[in-house]
Amino acid sequence: MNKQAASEKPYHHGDLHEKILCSACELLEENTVSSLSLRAVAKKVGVSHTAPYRHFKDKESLLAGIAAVGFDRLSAQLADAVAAFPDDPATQLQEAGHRYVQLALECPQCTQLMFGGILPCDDTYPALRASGDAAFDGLKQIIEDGQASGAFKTGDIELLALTAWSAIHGLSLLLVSGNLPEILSSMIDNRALTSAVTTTMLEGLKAHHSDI
Amino acid sequence: MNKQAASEKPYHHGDLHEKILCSACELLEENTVSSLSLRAVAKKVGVSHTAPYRHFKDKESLLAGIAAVGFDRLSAQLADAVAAFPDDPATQLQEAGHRYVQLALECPQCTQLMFGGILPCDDTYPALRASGDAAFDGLKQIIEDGQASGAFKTGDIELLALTAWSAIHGLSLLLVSGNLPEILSSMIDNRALTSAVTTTMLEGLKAHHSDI
DNA sequence: ACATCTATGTTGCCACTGTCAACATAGATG
DNA sequence: CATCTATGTTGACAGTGGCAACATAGATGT
Repeated sequence: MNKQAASEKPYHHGDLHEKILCSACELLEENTVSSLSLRAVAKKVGVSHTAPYRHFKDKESLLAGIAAVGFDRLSAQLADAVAAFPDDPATQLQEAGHRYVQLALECPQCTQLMFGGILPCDDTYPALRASGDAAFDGLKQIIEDGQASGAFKTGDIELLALTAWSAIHGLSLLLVSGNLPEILSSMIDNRALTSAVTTTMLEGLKAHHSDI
Repeated sequence: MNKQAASEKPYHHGDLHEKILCSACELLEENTVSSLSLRAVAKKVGVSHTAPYRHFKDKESLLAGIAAVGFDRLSAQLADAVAAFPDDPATQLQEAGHRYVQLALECPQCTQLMFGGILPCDDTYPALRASGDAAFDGLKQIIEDGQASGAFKTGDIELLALTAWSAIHGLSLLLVSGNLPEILSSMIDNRALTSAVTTTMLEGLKAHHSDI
C-alpha cells in the first residue's frame, strides 16, 4: 500500500509527528514560549532528544507548526462568529472580536508565538502563511458583507479590515502581555473591555448617513 | 564624598552600567530579542562575561532596563505630538498614532521586548512599570482634553484611551511582527496605513451631535 | 524467503547560553 | 598603612539546539 500522502503516519511510533505537536502545545502554555525546549517536549513524549528532528527540521519549524494550528483555530472562531449572527455584519464583527480576545486569553503563549515576531512571516513556512492569511480573509469577508448591506461605510476593504483587526488585535495583545495599567486590568472584566473597544471601533466603521 | 545616589557611577570602568545598557540596545536590534545574549553584550563592551552581573541582577533585569528606556522614548513622542498641535486633541491623537507606529518600526525588537510578554508587568521592576504607566497617562491626557473640549464623546476615560491605544498598538505590532498579508504590507506605505486606522478610530471617538 | 533500502529512533558529542562560586583588584575609609 | 567594599575576572556547571554516527524495523524488489 502506498503510504498515506498527507497524513504521513510514522512507522515505529504511533504518530510521533502529531504527538510532538500536541505535547509541545501543552508545554508551551505551561511556561513562556522562549522557555519551551525541544528536549522537554521529547521527554514528555517519551522519546530521545533528537527524535523530533525526524519530523521537524528545526525547533523553529515545530513552533511554526504550533502557530499554524493557532491560526486555524482563530479562523474557526471567526467562522463561528459569522454563523452565529447571519446577515448581521456589525454583530458578527463584535462577536468575532470577543472570540479573538477570548482565544488569546485561553492560550496566551500560543498567541505570542503567532504574533510575537518569533517566526518569519515570509514564505519560509507556507502552511503557516496560508493559515494566517485565511484568518484575515475571514475578517475581510465580514467587512465586505457589511459594506454590501450598507451597514459599514465604503472604502478599501483591506484598510477597513485592517482597522478592525488592529483594534481587536491590540486589545488582545495588551491583555495577554499584561501591559495594561492596573486600573484596567483589575477593575473590569475582559468582556466589558472588549465590548468597549469593539463598540467604539464599530462606531467608526458604520456608515453615517447624517452629515456631520 | 557620598557616592552619587541615583547615577551610581561605577569605579573601575567609565560607566559600565550605561555602556552595557547602550550596547545591549544596539545588539538587540541587530537580531531577535530572544537571540540577544548577555555574553555577546559583555564581549561588545569589552568586559568579561560575568561583569554585567555587577550591574544587573539578571539577564531579565537588563532587558527590563532596555524596555524602560523604550517606554520613556514613547512618552517623549507622545508629549511631542501633543506639543505640536496645541488645543487640537483629535490631531494630537492622530499624530501620536503616527509617532507610536514610527517608533515601533524604528526599533521593532525593542517593541517586542516592551510588549511581547517577555517581561513581567507586575511590581518586579518598578522603574519599568512606572515608565509604562507614564506612557499610558500621556495618552489618557489627550483623551481627557478632547472630552473637555467637546471633541470626543463622553464616557470612561480609561476605556476610551484603551480603545485608541488598542487600535494603534495593534497596527504597530502587526507591522512589526510582519503578520500583515502581502497586499497590505507591500501595496501601501506605512503612513497611509496608520492614517487609515487612526481616521476610522477617531471617527468612532468623536462626539456625534447628530442623532443616528 | 531473502537481501536491501529507507524512514524512523538513539547515543554521543559540540558550541553556546545563563548563572554561580572563588578569586583578584582598586578606590574609599579608618 | 590596614581594611573594607564595589567592581571585574576566571572557571565551572547544567541546560540548550543541533549535527554525525549508529541502530532498527517496516517496506520493497527479486
